[in-house]
This record gives sequence, C-alpha cells and structure tokens, in this order.
Amino acid sequence: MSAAVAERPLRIGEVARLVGTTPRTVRYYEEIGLLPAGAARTAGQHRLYGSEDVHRLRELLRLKELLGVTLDELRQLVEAEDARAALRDEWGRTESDRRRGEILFESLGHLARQLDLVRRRQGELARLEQELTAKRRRVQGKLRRLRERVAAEEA
Amino acid sequence: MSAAVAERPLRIGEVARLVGTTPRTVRYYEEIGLLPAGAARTAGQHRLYGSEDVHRLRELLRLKELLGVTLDELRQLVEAEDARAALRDEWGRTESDRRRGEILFESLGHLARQLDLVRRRQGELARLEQELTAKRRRVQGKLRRLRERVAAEEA
DNA sequence: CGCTAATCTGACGTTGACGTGAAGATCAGC
DNA sequence: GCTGATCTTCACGTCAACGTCAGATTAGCG
Repeated sequence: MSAAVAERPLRIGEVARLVGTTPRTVRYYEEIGLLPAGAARTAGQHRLYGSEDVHRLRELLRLKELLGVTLDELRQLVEAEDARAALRDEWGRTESDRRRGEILFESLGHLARQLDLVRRRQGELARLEQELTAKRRRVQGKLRRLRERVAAEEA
Repeated sequence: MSAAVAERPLRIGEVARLVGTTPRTVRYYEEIGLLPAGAARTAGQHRLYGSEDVHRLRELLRLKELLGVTLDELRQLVEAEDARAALRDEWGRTESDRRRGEILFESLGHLARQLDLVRRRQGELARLEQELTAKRRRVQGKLRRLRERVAAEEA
C-alpha cells in the first residue's frame, strides 16, 4: 500500500520497551504461538521485529487487559489474524480467490466474536457505573443532611 | 430501614452457589481480609452469612472481573465499604457526628476512585470498539470487492 | 580487534488465586 | 441417636504467566 521504505528492524529489547513489557514476555508469547515463531533473525539468531509486530503485540496486550482473557483464549480470538497476515505476504496470486474469500470470511467471524465480547463488557461496565453513581448520590445526600443538621444544632 | 424479619442465615456452600463460586474461595477471601473474619458462626464454628454478605461478595467478584484488579487492589478499592458497614452498626449515636462525616467523606473518595477506574475502562473499550468496527468494515469491503471481481470474471 | 551491552537458549523459581485431599466435627432429618 | 451431607482447619498441589539466573554468543561502535 505504501511505506516500503525499509524501516530499521527492531530488536527484542526495543520492542518490549515500546509496548511496555519485557523481552521475556515477548519470547513467551512467541513460544505459545501468539507471535510468529519463524520470524526474522540476524545471522546470530537475534530476533528482529518490524512495526507491524509492535502493533500486533500492542493489540494483544490490550485485548488481554480489556477483555480479561487468558493467553489461550486470546490465541483463539486472534487466530484469523495470522491467516490474514500470511495472506498479505502472498497476495501475489499464489492463493486462489476461493481461499482468499474463506480467509476474509473467517476474519469476519473472529472480529464479530471480539466485538461481541467488547460490547458485553461495555454493557456490564455501564451497569456498574450506574450503580456506583447511584451509590455516590446516596452518600452525598447523607453527608449533606448530616452537615445541615450539625449547622442547625450549632445555632 | 426495613425487613428486620430475621432472614434465615446461609451457610458457606449456599452462599458459594448463589454467587457462582466455591466455598474455598469464600474462605480465601475471608483469609485475605476481603470478607470480615470475625463474622457469625454456629455453635460448632460453621460460618453463617446474611444476604448483605452475598451482595458484598457479588460486588467483589464483579469488580474483580470487570476492572481486572488483583485481590490486593480490590481490598484497597472497597476499603471504605467496611468502614461504612461498621458505621451502620453504631449509627445509634455511639460515634460522633464528626466521625460519621469523616467516614462518609472517605466513602466518597473511594467511590470516586472506583468510578474513575470504570470510566477509564469504558473509554478504552470504546476506542477498541471503534477500531474493531473499522477493521470489520475494511474486511467487509475487501470481501465484497473480491466477490464482485469473481462474479465479473465468470461472465 | 576489543569491549560492553544486548541477546540467545535452557532451566528452575515465583506469585496469585485458588483446587484438592485428609481427618475430623457438626448439622438436620428421620 | 444415627446417618449422610456439609462443614471445620491445616497442608500440600496446581496452573498460568511470567521472573530470574547461568553460561555462552552476538551486535556494533571506536
């Protein structure tokens, strides 16, 4: 699409700092299949990352945090992302249109599941917020009445 | 306020079932100070609970789930609840108005903190939802164009 | 080339939040 | 007063999600 400017590849420590985690976590995510295992390495086996990896990792951490899912559930949630990434690489006619359609269709399913989770959470949070504000109003009222009474008694 | 009908006290197993957890968890929460440790017991040391305990436990589990906090953070979050419960017991003039005011004021602070957390989460979830719907639109568009092309090629 | 910081691969340690018995005591219905 | 379900207190086990340390290797700058 654009920006084939060959960005400088990042090393694991930089990636970790960028997303606010540690190299160990990045390796762990690779180990359990949340990040691609066969990615780029230097001649000496040091891992190399691009900005899309950073983006992916950020989204993983965000989903985990906001949806409160385990890494296992997380993997299932973003499963289709991998297929789409693979697809991007070989958009050059290697895959059949049929296959491409399948992948896109599956992506839609996974996105729907994510959206469903997000909205369920939003609903629950909204209810919680209602309850908390109601409670706060009650406490505020109590406090106000208490102070009025004290003021009255001092007269 | 009302309903001093002396509800039948519940035992730990019933409470656990009511809130969808296990007796072990209830004991654990008591152990770490999330539930009062010196509560009612039968002659034979079996724990007894009332409906307000059930309510409290429900809210604890909900906060934990929705806010994604540790039990330690959770304890800090609901700290004021305990003070208010203690207050309820001695609302009968034992405590001074000054003390009561302090407790109510503290409650407000804790409620504000909870609300802050809730709203922060809501914001993040809203952003996440935006991104997911945008993504979905893109995939939908891609899929549509792909199908149109295939249909055209078949002609 | 040499040096230091960063990274590599294991492998074992840790922490939170419970699960899972064991061994006995208690509760409630008959 | 017996009996089966439920409860008690330890105490050890477990699982996910990393932390941490060791020992060797590599990156890359002067």
